[in-house]
This record gives sequence, C-alpha cells and structure tokens, in this order.
Amino acid sequence: MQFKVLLVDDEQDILDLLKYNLEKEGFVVETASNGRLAVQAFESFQPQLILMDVMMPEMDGMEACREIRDLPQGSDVIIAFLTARNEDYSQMAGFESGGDDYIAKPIKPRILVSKVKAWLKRWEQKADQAIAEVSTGGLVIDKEKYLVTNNGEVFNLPKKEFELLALLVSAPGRVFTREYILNAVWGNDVIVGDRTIDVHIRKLREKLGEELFKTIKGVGYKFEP
Amino acid sequence: MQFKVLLVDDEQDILDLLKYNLEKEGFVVETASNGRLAVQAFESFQPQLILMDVMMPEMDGMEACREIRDLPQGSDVIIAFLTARNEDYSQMAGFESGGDDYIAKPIKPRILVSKVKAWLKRWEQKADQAIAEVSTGGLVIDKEKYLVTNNGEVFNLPKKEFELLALLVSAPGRVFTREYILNAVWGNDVIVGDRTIDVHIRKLREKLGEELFKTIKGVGYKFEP
DNA sequence: CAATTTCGTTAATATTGCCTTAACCCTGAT
DNA sequence: ATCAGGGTTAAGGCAATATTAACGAAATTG
Repeated sequence: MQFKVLLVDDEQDILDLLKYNLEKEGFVVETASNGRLAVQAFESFQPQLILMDVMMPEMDGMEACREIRDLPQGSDVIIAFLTARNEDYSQMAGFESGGDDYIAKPIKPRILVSKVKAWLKRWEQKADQAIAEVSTGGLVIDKEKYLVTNNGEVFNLPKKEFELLALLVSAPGRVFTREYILNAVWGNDVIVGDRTIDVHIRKLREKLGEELFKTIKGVGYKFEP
Repeated sequence: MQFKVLLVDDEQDILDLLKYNLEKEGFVVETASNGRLAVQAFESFQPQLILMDVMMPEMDGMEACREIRDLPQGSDVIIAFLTARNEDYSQMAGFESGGDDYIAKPIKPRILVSKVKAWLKRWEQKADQAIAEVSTGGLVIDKEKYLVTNNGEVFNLPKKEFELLALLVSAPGRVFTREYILNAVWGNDVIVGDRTIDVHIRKLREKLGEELFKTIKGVGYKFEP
C-alpha cells in the first residue's frame, strides 16, 4: 500500500525539506502553501496523513482542519500540526478542531520520518482508534478518557479489562473466539493461558452486570445489551 | 452557537454585499451606517465581531472603536477595520484605538468569509479560556503571569511544572500518554527518562492536591477536578 | 561575578496494583 | 459417571509508577 502525505506550510523551504525526506522513504507527497489550498488538495489527493503548520496566511491550520473534518471523507485522515515548542497548549493542542497529534519545530528529518511511520501505522489500525466513544444500551465507552459509564455509574477499568470490553462492545452480538481475543488484546506474540480470559470476563461481569457477557461454549464470548 | 456580526459602513452597497455573503454562511448580521449608530447597535445587538469602515461621516471607525472599548461589555468583542488597500497602515492601523485586525478593500467574499471564521474562532478561544478558569473547580491558570491559583492560594510554578499542568488541564478528563506528554512539554527531540514525568506529577500533586491528577497505569495521566 | 537559590533530571529504592496462574469447582453432554 | 470446557478464587510475580535524595545547570541575588 502506498501512503500519501499532504504537507501544508507557507514556507517553501520547509516543504522542500520535508518532502525530500518523506519521498526518500517511499511516501507519496503533495504540498500546499495555505489552509485553503490544503482543503482543495485534500479533496483531490485523498491522503492518509496531513502534516500542517498552525500559522499560515489565508486560512490557518486549525480552520483548515475543521473544514476538512467537515467533509464526508474527512473523518478518517490523520491530521498533525507543526507547532513551535512551548506554544500555548490550550490553543495549539487543537483537539477541538479535530487534530490528532502534533510535532514540535524545529523538525529533525529522522524524527519526522519515524513519527510519520507511526502515524501511518496508526492509520492502518484505524478500526480501534476511529471511534473514541462507543455507546450501546446504557453503556458508554470513552477511549479518550479511559472511562466506562454504565447507566450513569462510572467505572475506571484497568487496561486489559478496558481493552477486552472495548473489543467486545465494538460489535455487539458478534461472537469473538478466544483466539481472536488473544490476538486483539494481547497480541500474537504474547502467550497466556486460556484461564486469563475467563478471569477478565469474570471481572467485567462483576462490575458491569452478569448478563451482558454471554459465553458460547466451544466458541467464545459475545457482548449483548 | 450563533455568531453575530455587526457591519458598519456608509455605503449601502457594501453593507448589502457583505451581509449577503455572511448570512449565506449562517451568521447573524446587523448593519449600521456610521460610528454613532454602530455604538448604539453594539449595545443592543451584542455581536462577537464588528467589521467597520474607518472613514465614515458623523463618527469615524477609530473613534467608534474607542467608545465601544470603553463600554463594560466592549472588551470582548473583536473589532476589525475595512481599509482601502495602499492606505498608510501606520496611520490607519487603529490598533491604538483598540482594533484587532483589518481587511483590505476591495473585499473578496471568499476571503471575507474565511477571515470572519478565523476571527470568530479566535473569539471562541477567548471564551474557552475564560470558561476554563471557572470550570476547573477552583483552579485558575494565568498563562501570562505563569501563576496558578487554587482555591485562593497562589502558586508560582516552575516552567516545566506549569506547562505540564497547562497541558493536562487543557482537556480535563482526557488521558495523556507519556509519549504525548513528552512531545508536548519537552519536544520530540529531547530525550528524558520516564521518571522525569513522575517527579513533575508528584510536585503538582504535592502543591495542588493529590486527588487532582489521576494515574492510568500503562496508559498515562489525566487531570480531573 | 561569586554566592546563593531554584530548577530539571537522574539514580536508587520502595511501593502499588494489574496480570497471570494454579488449584479447584461447576455444568452439561456423551 | 466421566470428561471437556468453562467458572471462580486467591496469591504471587512483576512491570509500572512513586518517592526521595542528590547533583549539575541555570537563574537570581548581593
């Protein structure tokens, strides 16, 4: 798969530098010099990742981010901001405008490349990340806040329990095999016994309700509201 | 939220043109034809943004700007001037009278709309910051003076502690991973050990209260009032 | 510009609490 | 009844985090 990166900055030097380094790594790169052009370029180029300066003439990065997010295809792309270090966080950490991450200037090519790779890896696993909040029948899972709310009651689940829950809830009614769960939550290289899953299921049932998690003997588990 | 824009110009054609374009974008628009009327309209209409010609009969833009700024509700509104291009900026740049920005004539609708959006975004941020001080339950962060007030007690936090605090508080309840915190506060090229974050968290907890900063083992930290 | 204080980081050690497992129990199917 | 698959419990290991102290660097002071 070829990954497409859109660079947006008003300084041609920076565009050249970043483009050179990313193309050397095999990425497909296009550039834009302001927010308005970025929105246009996004529509035609359809990149997986946008790397954008915050401060630009014509239309700044945050505004461009918002506009792109409003487009029908704009919810999947990863948008990262270039920022001067130590900038005002409440302003720059533009979560509100839909930014995913940022990278601090001055940018070192090596670090840039490794970050871009990380971002694109994340894009590949979008299924997990895309939905920050899932809610099914009184149960709300907020991946950002790491909180689970069940009929108003708030739970602070440990990591593995949380991930297991998130997996099961991601497709209510669907049965997940033990093997699948191990791959998804623990990873294919970690070896743990079968009882481990049981124990985690037990804790979820204890905290959120016995009836929510059904066992399909010989197959696996499923979540049902 | 509905944004209100007050247009002030002595030419009816221009008012009509701008009004049409802004209303098309969903803004609520009122108009005034001179500075005196503008001040009156401001008091009753309470817009977030005033777009005003500098040269007008009866009372010019700069004078109107000054009067509005002197009103009790006049400090929050954003005031932008319409100016003829090639005008003497040092003279016109009515920043001294409290103007925030300007836009050059002739005005292209597209540019106008994007500028207005940018201004209103800025206004939102101002509002956010004001709310942030209140909503964090007794915790006030003054980014200019690097001061933090917690339930009346004033702290003078060192830079790194302050920045870490500002980051966490920028999104109460949100979990920030260690990696993210390092990027945001230290920059991606600085290499510091993980324990460094712990130590800073500890100092914040010591000074502001143990319970405000929650640890999510294996994930990161979050601030919760 | 030395003296002094404050800051940022690390090293070393302690502590926490999550994860896993082992051992044993339960249930239904053959 | 036996067995297979799953359930339950508690305890220990261990990785992640907390804590403290100490040191060099930076800022502040006289």
